[in-house]
Amino acid sequence: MKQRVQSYLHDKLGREVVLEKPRDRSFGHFATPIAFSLAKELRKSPMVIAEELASSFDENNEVFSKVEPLKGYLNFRLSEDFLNEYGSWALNNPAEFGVGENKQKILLEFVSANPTGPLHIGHARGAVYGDTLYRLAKHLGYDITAEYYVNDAGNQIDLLGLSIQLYAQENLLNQDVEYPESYYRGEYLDALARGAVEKFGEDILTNESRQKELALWAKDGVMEIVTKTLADTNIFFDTFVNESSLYDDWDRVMAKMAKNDANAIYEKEDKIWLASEAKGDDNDRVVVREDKRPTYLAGDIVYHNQKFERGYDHYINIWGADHHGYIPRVNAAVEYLGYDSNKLEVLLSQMVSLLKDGEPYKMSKRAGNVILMSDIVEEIGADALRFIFASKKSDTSLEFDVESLKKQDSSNPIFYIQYAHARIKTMISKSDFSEDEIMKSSLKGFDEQADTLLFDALLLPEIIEDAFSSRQVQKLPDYLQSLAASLHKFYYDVRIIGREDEAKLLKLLMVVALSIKTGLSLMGIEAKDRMFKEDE
RNA sequence: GCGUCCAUAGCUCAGCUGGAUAGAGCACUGGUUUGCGGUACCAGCGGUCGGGAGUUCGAAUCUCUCUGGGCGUACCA
Repeated sequence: MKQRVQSYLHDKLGREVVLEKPRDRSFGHFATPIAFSLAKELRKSPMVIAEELASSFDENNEVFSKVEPLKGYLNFRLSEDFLNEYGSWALNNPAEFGVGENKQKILLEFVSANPTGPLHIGHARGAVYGDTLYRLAKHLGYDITAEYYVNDAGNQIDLLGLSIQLYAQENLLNQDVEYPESYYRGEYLDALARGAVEKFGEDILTNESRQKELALWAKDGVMEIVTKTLADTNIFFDTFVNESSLYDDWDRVMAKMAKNDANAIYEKEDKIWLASEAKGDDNDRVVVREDKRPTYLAGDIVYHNQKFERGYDHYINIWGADHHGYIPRVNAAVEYLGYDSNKLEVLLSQMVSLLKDGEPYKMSKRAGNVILMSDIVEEIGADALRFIFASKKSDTSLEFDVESLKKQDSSNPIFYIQYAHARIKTMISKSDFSEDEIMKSSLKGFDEQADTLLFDALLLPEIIEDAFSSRQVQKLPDYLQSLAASLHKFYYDVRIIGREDEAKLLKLLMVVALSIKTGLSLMGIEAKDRMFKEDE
């Protein structure tokens, strides 16, 4: 809608026009401060320019019913025909509403938690953020792939094997054991230990030389737990890439970098280094240790090389904020590999803290004392979890109270929005008009309030576009919340059933419902047609 | 120290590439239809946009600086 208005203005005025929301809705649907920016160039006051521009529009053009200058601003009111046509089209083509025509191929990598334990609440944020971006991109037409990078190599996998053994020795075999600082703990070890005995026999729990074997088996079990939790939250991946499968390619990738730039890789102190400092990193980085074991970075270099060789137009990685120092060295490697590091976009998701007894609860990745994502999903539901994480800027640390999301009233935003949708559905089912009859009426002849509601509901496509292109997914829940508020107020102010213009008002509400339903589905939340009280 | 993210109402946060009188929700106070679900609506209270300087017609927004926080600063992942 906005694009159409913008291109119309572009043709009309011969330049790009910035459209914004008017300060006061009674001014019109759109406004532009263009006269201010023209003032200098034309050496006239903004007010005069605005008046001249306004008078250059015809009384009856196809888009606007009114163009009005005010204090240097130019305010536009869309014509009834324009809104009616667009709204009716949306209702007739609900699956097309807000769908874009982007063709870019995007690879989106997110979560990528180590397969050494269940997801915790910190992972949940990146997971929700990534999946919401994914849904938005899909809707906008992008050819996007959701990928999970499984770190199934390196020390943490060895540690998984050791952790299971130690856990089992203490709890299953009743032995005295001493735990190293960094070992993993948690209930999930129990099931893994028992499963291992069943599969391999008891020797697997005590034989140190079988730790690796145990770990490689166990990580698949952990990944099952992880994908189950994600699926419970409506999050799914297209592809999984195992770190362990990449190392065979290391020599070729190293040679590739060396071929592109003779200085990219060098040997010093019996180690192999990446010359990342020359590409903006703080220091050069070790990629192969003295004992020939590659570092984590080596795996990531091979992985990124593989990503680029697979050929996408754009790459997005969602990482925890604690990895931000890692960006320069990966960018350096990408450039040495001969690719454009501008195509790689890293989005950071900041820490999450829950309130517990009034004290901030600090998260730690390795401690046994983590808050599990699956526990929160169980406690407040996937919808509420998704909503809270999608509704805050991902680059700000977030604090939230679990209790407030369990309430069944307007203080709980997800409930408030669902209720708006359910209200509309209830009204339509109560009306004597059939859906066909409602659809045949026109979205015209509304008063100010109804007109504004229609306009707001039709803004969804712009919100989707904006939310994705700015990577600020919280714009969608913000929008849905304010649309729901408008609906509730409208419902309160106007008694619809029994009115003379009942059919077209219901059609208007159908547009609102469509916007809410579409918006929620892009957040991975299903709109409800009915609400039930908790105690029912 | 260096890098990076952040600082807006008592609390949790919006505020789009600078634009009209800085907004929601919660909390608190007071109200509401002889009616479609009161699981709702309205009003009030509440702000030196962390401090300072600069850029310009115009700054919460951009730049610099100071202060205060989170995170990072590994041959861990």
